[in-house]
Amino acid sequence: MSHSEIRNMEEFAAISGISRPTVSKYFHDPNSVRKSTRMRIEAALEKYDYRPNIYAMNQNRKLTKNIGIVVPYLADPFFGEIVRMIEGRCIEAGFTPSLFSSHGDQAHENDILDSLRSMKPAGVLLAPLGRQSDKTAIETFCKHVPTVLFDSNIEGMGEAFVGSDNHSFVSQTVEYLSRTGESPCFFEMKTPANPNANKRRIAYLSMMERLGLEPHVIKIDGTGWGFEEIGRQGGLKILAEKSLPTNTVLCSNDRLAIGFLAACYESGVRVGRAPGCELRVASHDDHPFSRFTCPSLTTAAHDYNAVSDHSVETLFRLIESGGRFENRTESLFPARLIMRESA
Amino acid sequence: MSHSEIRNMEEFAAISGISRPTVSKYFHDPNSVRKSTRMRIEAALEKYDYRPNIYAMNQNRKLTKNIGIVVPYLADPFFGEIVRMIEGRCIEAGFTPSLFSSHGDQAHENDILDSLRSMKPAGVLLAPLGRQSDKTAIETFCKHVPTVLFDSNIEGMGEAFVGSDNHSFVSQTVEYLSRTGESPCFFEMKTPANPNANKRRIAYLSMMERLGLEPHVIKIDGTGWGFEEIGRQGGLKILAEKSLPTNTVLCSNDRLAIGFLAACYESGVRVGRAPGCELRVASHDDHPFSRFTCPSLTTAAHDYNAVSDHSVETLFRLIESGGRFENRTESLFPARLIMRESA
DNA sequence: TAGTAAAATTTACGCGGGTAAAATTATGAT
DNA sequence: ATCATAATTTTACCCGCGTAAATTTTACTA
Repeated sequence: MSHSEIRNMEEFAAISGISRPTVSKYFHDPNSVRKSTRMRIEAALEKYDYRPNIYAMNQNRKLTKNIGIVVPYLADPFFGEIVRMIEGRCIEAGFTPSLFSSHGDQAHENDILDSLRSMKPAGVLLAPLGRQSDKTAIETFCKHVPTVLFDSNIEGMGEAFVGSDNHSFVSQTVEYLSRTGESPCFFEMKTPANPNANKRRIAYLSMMERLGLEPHVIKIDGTGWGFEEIGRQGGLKILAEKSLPTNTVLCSNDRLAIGFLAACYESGVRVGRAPGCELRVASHDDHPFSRFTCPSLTTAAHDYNAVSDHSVETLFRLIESGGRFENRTESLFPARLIMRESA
Repeated sequence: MSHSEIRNMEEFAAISGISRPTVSKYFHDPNSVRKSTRMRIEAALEKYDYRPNIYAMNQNRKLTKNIGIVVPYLADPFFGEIVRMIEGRCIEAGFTPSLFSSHGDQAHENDILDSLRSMKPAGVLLAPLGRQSDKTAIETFCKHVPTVLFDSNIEGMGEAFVGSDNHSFVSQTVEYLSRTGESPCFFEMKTPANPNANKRRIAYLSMMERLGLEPHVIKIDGTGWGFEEIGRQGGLKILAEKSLPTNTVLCSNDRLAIGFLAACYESGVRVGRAPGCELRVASHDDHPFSRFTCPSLTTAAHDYNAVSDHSVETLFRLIESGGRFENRTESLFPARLIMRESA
């Protein structure tokens, strides 16, 4: 039975027959006290379910054991997966992750950075909105809080960036598609939310040039983070116009592709590499749902594990280095081509 | 230029020429101080970007302005959407939401409840794992923290439950399907993660009985939260066996249906209500992706807005009532049938 | 313009724990 | 057993803010 009359560390220390500061040390690192002391404290913990007041603990700490994790859009399961991995690593290392989603909104992102600052986190893993981000706000934030950017790079901000190598993504898909059929046209949003999109377009163009093929970029309308619907509308329009320059479409990302595939289905266009199909569709990201599209989506996969692991490790190194690196590093991980039925 | 030499509220108060407790009042509620005072403080805030230490603020507060939000599985965009709405409402009301995902793991759920307790939140909105939840842990938690359960009910726990009326979901789909074609069989996991699944099966059985139709429940193998893959594997098996009792399949939830549709596509089974289709498929939830399946999925939609609004409002009432209600209430919102192409 | 209630501000004290420096205890070689 | 040294524990003081009670100011009535 737990007699929870214990109100504070003072009382708990008294009951376990140890001075409060020693108990305090114990809670910061159980191995920093003598074994006999540790055992007495742990015996007392069994009887009285005391836990230190985290607010009092953090009040005087220059920096806490918290780690902030910020993603741009949590309704995208891609980020759900990343978050799960990152949270796990942080907890293993004895940190307390706090999760935030900007929900695709600049003002919200800024608010998050604001409350994050008052949280005095040991460090922050920030996947910014990208084009919609308030660069000044992010820059200011990074000056005050040790920050590692991930997923979406903003030139010069944060102490490091960890993400995927967009060129690796696109070169693999373009090479594969060109080798096995007509060369691909590139399907993307006119005003992409994210700098990765620009890098992918550039990679497409340079890859096509290298292969001596004529590039075709199809830019569709739409703003915001509802990529599937944007891809669907764009797809419906293009299919109705029959304006596709080739029978192979390479989408900038899987969410657009999911919408585009829906448009194909609605328009009665058979997609796939099987005989009898009119169109091949491929994409990038290996979105959690891409294996369940109809047909299943050929795509270039992020190395989820490598990106999350390396982000977290980089942040830990940053924290140990006192919050600053000599010079900003960018770590890019290559893609892995996932061949499925759509191309 | 912001001269951020300000270290604490004392210094900030001195510089703005006001006593510290008055400044404290201001930060608690800007309208609680005289207008002239408020303007002086805000003028000072412009010059010196001081922000109160949240840890010191919360240390002495009996209950903070924090609200905990816990969902079972954040890689499911359904919860991403819900979270977005709930967070918005909390911020509007001047609370600070803290988001947690159990990631489908009991130990993780318990850890979250643990750190949530030491956070002294004003209240918690908890969507439990369901069958996998540690009932004892949740019960203990609810005794200490004002909690409203949502999405997934656990009998008697929390001060209230807000969710969807499973009977409304299933009765509408069953009625529609039976009226427009063959009566549906019910497709579900053998050991569902979530109590809603059981309620849906029961609703299916009772509805079929009421309509004088013979019920068929198909139970497929698989555990965990990868519902799409479970639905796909189950679908492939059943389609290979050709053991479907009717040409109409009603899936327990959209994520299973997404997998089932993928299995149909792979097996060459044409799905839809259009002529020439062999199979009709419908489901429940109106998952964010259900409009992008091929064919688009006929489903019963949650009233996302009503559920999130009412959850939050219930929690606010609970907080104002001092954390306890006279008796536990359960609020269930009806579904809206969304007719798309799959059935 | 005085008088008074209401609002705002200040005084004074406490909260729960961090942490440097002092005091104590354990370790181990002589 | 002794003494030096390292490892632990305790002493003592501080942090940054909340808040009840006392005081002052403001607003309003007569």
